[in-house]
Amino acid sequence: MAVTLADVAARAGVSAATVSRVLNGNYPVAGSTKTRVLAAVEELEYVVNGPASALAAATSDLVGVLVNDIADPFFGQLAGAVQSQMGPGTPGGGPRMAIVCNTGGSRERELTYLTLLQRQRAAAVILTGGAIEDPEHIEALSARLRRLEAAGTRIVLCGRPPLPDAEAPAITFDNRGGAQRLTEHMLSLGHRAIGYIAGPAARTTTRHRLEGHRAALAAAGLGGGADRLTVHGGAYDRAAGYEGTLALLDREPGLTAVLAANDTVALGACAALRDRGLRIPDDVSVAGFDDLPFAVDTTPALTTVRVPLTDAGAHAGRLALSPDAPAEGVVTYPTTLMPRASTAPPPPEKP
Amino acid sequence: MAVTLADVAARAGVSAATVSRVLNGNYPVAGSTKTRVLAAVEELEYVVNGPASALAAATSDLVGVLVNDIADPFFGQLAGAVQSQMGPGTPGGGPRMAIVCNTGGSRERELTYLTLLQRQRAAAVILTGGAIEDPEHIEALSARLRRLEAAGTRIVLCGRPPLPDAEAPAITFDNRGGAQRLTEHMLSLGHRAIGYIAGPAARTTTRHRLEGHRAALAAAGLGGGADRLTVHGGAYDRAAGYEGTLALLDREPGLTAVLAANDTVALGACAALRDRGLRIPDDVSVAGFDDLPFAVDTTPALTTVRVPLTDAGAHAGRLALSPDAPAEGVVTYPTTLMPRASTAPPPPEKP
DNA sequence: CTGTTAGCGCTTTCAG
DNA sequence: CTGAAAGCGCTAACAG
Repeated sequence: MAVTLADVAARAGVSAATVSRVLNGNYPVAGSTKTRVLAAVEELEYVVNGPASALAAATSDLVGVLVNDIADPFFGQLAGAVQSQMGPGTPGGGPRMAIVCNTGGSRERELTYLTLLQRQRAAAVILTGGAIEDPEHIEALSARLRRLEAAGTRIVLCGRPPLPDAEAPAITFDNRGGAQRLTEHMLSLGHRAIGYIAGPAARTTTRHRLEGHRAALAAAGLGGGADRLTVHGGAYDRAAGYEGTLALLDREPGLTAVLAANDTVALGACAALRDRGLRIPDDVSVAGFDDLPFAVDTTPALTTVRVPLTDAGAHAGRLALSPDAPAEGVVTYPTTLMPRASTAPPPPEKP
Repeated sequence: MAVTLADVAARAGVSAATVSRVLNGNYPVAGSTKTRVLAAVEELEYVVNGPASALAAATSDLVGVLVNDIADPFFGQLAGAVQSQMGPGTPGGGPRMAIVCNTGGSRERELTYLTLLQRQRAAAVILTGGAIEDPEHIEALSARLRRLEAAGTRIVLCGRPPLPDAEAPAITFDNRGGAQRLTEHMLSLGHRAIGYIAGPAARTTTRHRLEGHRAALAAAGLGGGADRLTVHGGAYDRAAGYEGTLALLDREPGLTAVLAANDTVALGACAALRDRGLRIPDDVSVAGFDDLPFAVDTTPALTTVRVPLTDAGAHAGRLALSPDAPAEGVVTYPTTLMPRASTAPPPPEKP
């Protein structure tokens, strides 16, 4: 049916082995032979049979990228950056293909995808974004990853802390520090009643950002009743911000600032404040996290914390491909406070 | 090394063929045998070797999804919707895996990815988003697609018109109608000096939206000098909107409305207007296209045209998987005008 | 319903 | 530097 290596070999008047060697370029072949083979490939429009070579060589050129939500630009940027490292002419030789898998934040699907990737004999797997902090899930995950590793798949963590057992390099973001600096910024503006809309529970990202926030509060001697002004959104979406803000407002009508788990959540927070007739930042200041592209374009422009997604994603891609990359270790990318117009000093106390 | 079918067979005391049959469930097997096999699979933690079965069966469970820009939520939503159809328990049997390929709008990469997918013997390939209108590229693309088809890969087009030669079902959006209704909306508000920031040149989406816009203008007897108020952005990004708006303003200071190629471009347009000290919609109205999630959260909320990305993506996924889906034909999804606060009647003429 | 027998198309020693 | 031969792990007739 389709044209095979043997067809090319016949056409070029050489053996199949030689064609294979030319195509893989991992073995010396005479220049003239090479030219002849390449010509035959061209003429026959030969395309390698990936499964066949994966089977014979016991490795594939597929790289799995697990994301929590592909429709979220946070992951889109990360995934794009990973892919930028995979074209032809990239570390580790031939063109790799990234398989972007959308877990939707579901533990089960995370595990399922890992099995599916093992089944494809993926060359590497990159797990991105905050990890779920349930011990049971961590155990199940580690087990799957250990099996993948045993099968020769490289594991890279990007945006999440290293795992207890599995040996894999991790790229993390300084979420804690970023959150802390953001809260310090709010405090220095004079805010005292600062609401916090945290991300989904039991996620590393959620916890780290919250810890940074609390650390800043505690350092300012405001640690006491802080929990009263913290709500947990169910997801990293607009609805969480909207509803969280309404809840905070009910709880503390004197609220002067809202810090959101991320930029998308902040958008929802802004909408809720407006619906309540509050002006930003005159009445209430708002800040997000991540500095997604749209943050600079909101009105007022959103104060947030920049997370170097592109750098980190590309780095993860390189770690996944380079055969000689470290098999372990944590690299932490810094985060940067981006003060913009959505935060300002609180309004003067009403008499 | 890894545990194979034969190991499972030995453990269960049956032949490899039987294990295969149990696993694929496409052949009658006695209940007791099945239980025994499944137990062995469990105990040995057996994971099918994808490449091996793809080779033997001459088909794989990989589905390629080509997108122009994975970091753009437009494609993120589309890709997410496609993937939603691929989990276990979806049309066409076993769990498929989507390979999301980021072409970045490059012709060459589009072609390269197609070859890579052919090499993986992908079960299907879904091409999403506007197509490039260069005849030479269309020819090259058709040729690649014909080869893929010949190799048994299903082709599905989503968000782009059918191709001349290749036989593939297409799902399109009524971009023309949406754009026309949007411009009619602006005209009915009283606008006459309407700037248009078109998308990248030589893209079907760009052309269709522009055609709709012009049709509305022409119907209102304003067709004449319309081109003067149309600029082409280099990409579907914020910068295109920002720079395009400044260019339009220079060209026509009396501009009262800006229509952007999509919502992201509209964001840039808003920023430019604000930087020029113009209020939205009091001085200038702005509208986008696509109705991405953030559109409702901008200030003022963005008037736009809703494109049913989720429905279309899921539909494309189903077409790609169902063996009995039509091999040809065009389904057009309607688009809906979403009038919001960013558009209003033009300001009264200055005396 | 189950086992046997051939390959699928490629890579890779091992000889030359 | 090149060819021959032996699988990689699985599926798919074909018998039983």
